[in-house]
Amino acid sequence: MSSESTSTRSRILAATRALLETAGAVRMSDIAKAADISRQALYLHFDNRADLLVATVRYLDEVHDVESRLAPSRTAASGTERLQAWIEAWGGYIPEIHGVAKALLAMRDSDDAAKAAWDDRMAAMRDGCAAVVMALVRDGTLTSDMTQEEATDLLWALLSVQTWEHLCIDCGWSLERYIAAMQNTARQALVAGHENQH
Amino acid sequence: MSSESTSTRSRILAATRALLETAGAVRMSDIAKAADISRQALYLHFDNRADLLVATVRYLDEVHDVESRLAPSRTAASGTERLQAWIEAWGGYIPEIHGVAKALLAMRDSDDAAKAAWDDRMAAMRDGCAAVVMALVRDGTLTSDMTQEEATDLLWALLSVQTWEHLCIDCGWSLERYIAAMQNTARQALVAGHENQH
DNA sequence: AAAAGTCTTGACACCGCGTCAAGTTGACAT
DNA sequence: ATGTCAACTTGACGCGGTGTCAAGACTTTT
Repeated sequence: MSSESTSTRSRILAATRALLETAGAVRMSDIAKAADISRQALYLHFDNRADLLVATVRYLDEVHDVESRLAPSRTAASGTERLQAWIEAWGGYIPEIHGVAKALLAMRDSDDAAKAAWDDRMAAMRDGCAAVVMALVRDGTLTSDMTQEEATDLLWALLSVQTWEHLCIDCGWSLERYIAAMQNTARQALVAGHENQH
Repeated sequence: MSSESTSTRSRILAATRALLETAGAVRMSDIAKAADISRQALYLHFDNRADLLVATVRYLDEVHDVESRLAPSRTAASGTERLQAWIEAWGGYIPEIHGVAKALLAMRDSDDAAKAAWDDRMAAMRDGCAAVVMALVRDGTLTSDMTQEEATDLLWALLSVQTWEHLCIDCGWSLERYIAAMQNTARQALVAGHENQH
């Protein structure tokens, strides 16, 4: 079930990832060519295109170790600091998953497996947002404008891959500018009594 | 080039719109069936699928008169009021174009015409954001945290169709809650010295 | 009566995904 | 050496969807 022959399989995953990060439309035959393998061999390792994409997203989580990235956000002292750390960690992660995310996003409507894989990742991301909001609640610094759930929803939407795309791809923002803007916007929207500049 | 035979053509557009608002995957044959026409007749009126979608989005702008919706936003006294009116007008518009927007969005990667049509609409939307930010600048109430262009970018991203989808579809927010949250968030992010509750 | 415009029917090519069948290659066991 | 098994290749095919082509029917214009 596991072990052995990781060579070909991981070569496919690496090729898939690389293609998705650069090319727009990525066909199964493109991936096969890039992995230096026949198209049919892909189906020996993955049931179908969606399955391959799902595996690629898991592979990504392995490659750049997500857990260690999120550590600073979990150990931050105050809720506000935790919010800032969370946005910085997540903001730094988006560019690396963007190619795969885009492909998965495009398949969402037509493929249930792709939708499930994406929803799973988004749920994980939302958990992070919920933890941050919870920290604000514990500090008593959550704005009175919204419920705890609404605040989580808003933060989650603000930090969506699509918002990142709008700002960093369409508008040409640098990652630093994006992170700073999201930190400011989120703080002003979620933290009661905002008298901090940076 | 224009006039005559608007009957069949507009029947196609109406059918396309109706399908896009409800169904997920909409094939050319689906549209033909809904318009009570042969599939091939579609190609007598529109060059291809993308062309049809582009025409549908223009048709939408005609149907619910966009200009009159935006009037209040243009005549608002202060920049801040103009911001609020703009968000309310745009927020009310999104649900009505959402089906078409989603289809266009999905085609963006594979079809240049679809991408052009979408970018065109987004540019129009961005103009509205730019006008609002300009009004804030005239009032001297734009935050000092960002340049005029950055503020426009941020407002544009905040009001994206995708953000609306996240909150109103995925999170189940009502339109009123969405509009109120966007108004608060945008005001706190863009307006210097925010001491207004609602 | 002829011509032009609108629509229909039925075929076909193309592209991408997924499948099937038969054959090659190399490692490993005995 | 021989057999076996797994990984992989080659070449074909079906399917669904878009877009095209050709021939004809029905209506309106002139």
